[in-house]
Amino acid sequence: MNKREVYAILTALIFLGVYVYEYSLNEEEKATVVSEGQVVKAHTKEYLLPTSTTGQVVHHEGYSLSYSEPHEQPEWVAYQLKKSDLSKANYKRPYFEIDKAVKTGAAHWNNYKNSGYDRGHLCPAGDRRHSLSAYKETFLTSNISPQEHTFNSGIWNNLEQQVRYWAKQYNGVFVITGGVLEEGLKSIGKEQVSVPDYFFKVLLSTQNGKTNMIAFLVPHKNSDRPLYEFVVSVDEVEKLTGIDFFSKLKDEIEYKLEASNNSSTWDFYD
DNA sequence: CTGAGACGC
DNA sequence: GCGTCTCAG
Repeated sequence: MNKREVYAILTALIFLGVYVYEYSLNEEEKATVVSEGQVVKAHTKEYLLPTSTTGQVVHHEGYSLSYSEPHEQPEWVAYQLKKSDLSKANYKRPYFEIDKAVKTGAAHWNNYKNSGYDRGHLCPAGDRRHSLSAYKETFLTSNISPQEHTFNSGIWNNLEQQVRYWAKQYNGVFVITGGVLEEGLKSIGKEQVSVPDYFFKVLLSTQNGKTNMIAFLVPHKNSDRPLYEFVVSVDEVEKLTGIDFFSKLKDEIEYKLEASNNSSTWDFYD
């Protein structure tokens, strides 16, 4: 068996696992899940967006972002991942385009060419396969960051798949992701696109009528360690990035949840 | 799934 | 620059 076949089988097993899980739910449990999803849906996009330290927030149909001109990439990308966003449609990858909505001028994809780094999606293309326009919209240079291929296709890919699993399990999650942008980072290309040393992901879901958060801080290096070892508090991500997450939630809820790094309410693959 | 690169028009 | 093809983690 060659490697391609191994990956194909692993991918098939993941889909099978999700299918079996959903099939195992009885009608009552399904109704509960739907009801939880409606709570998440009730939050408007604006309500859940983090603060911008750069002053340049751009809204697209499928996601919003805050662009950092000095680092030539977003400081965060935020979107709601609904169950209905996940489909099997297999679109052909388009070319990356400069995001014209970024007024200071988003980076050209040529900065990444022969740099040795991937054009790593922050709002993953795989999370936007519900329609061709939504899929293509993720191929904007305002939605990517330089990532090592082993990282992007390794642990970061694992995390993205874990998020898709949670989106199905909890009928939707709100996702905020980005690289930790700081001074002194290595850069690539003529426009000097920064290469982050860490990437973060902050998630919010509603389970059993309760709001839950979880945050990940992953060094920009592939790892075989399980994902739960990269769980941190939202506060820690805020401290590193200067971004304020979920500031419009009731203060007491925000304070309690963001200080916690208890991941027990999130069901991990491993 | 996540991506890159070569070649032809 | 776009389309098609091959390739790798």
